[in-house]
Amino acid sequence: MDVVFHALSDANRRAMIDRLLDGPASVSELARPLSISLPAVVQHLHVLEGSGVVRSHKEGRVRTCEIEPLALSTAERWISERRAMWEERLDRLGEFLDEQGDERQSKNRRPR
Amino acid sequence: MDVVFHALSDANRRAMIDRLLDGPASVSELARPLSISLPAVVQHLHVLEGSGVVRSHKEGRVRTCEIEPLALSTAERWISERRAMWEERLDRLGEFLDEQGDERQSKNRRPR
DNA sequence: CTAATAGTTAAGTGGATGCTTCAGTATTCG
DNA sequence: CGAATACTGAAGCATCCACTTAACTATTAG
Repeated sequence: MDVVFHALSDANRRAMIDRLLDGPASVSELARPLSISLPAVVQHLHVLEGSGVVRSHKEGRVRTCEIEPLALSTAERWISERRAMWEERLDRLGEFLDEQGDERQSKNRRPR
Repeated sequence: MDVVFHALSDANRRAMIDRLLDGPASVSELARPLSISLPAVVQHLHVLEGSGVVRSHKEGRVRTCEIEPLALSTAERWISERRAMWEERLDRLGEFLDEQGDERQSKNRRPR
């Protein structure tokens, strides 16, 4: 989990992911739009592969990279579970406040 | 965006978030289940607040922290957009392969 | 007032990160 | 073959990160 969020926490790596969403790419294709050196791109690639977000294989002298969306969905699930909990909590809070409101109302209702 | 994913990339910080999903908590309450020093917790809290995921205010000598789920949903949106793109891409690829399959099939179909 | 509680600040440390440059190694083209 | 291409590895460097300890400032309780 740590590694996935860490992988997503860098703008260059997110740009690489975005590029790969259009289809597989070589290392140099990934590097082209970025303003960093090729070795730096390779290092980012290591991070992405280490997190499981990207997969790559080498054929001849070119390494082709592509997305492995399972890791992404793991991260997505973590967040959305938390959001769901939060919303549930808000619901419970709402019910509680409603009940309180009712009680206060009946308390305030002057007993005939 | 960087800061949100970075905030989520640490297990202690995610534990703090999980604790806060049960309701507001003081700094020491956040620290109790963690095996790190209080100042370390405060530093994590700074990171969480800097990312917008957590909000806090001090009353007397106790600082109360609570979740601010907007930042979380920002991160969730980033990921789910990418997953959606990926699925769309898979669909397009599927269509393409279907077409290819049709063509090959009609090619192979012996002209009477 | 004194002591306990809750948190804050500051300084330091070891290790990771992101980046560079330079020097390789394969692979493919002419 | 020699030259261009596509990476890969290693070293170095500044900065950041997570964490610590120690000293400090409120605030509240006895």
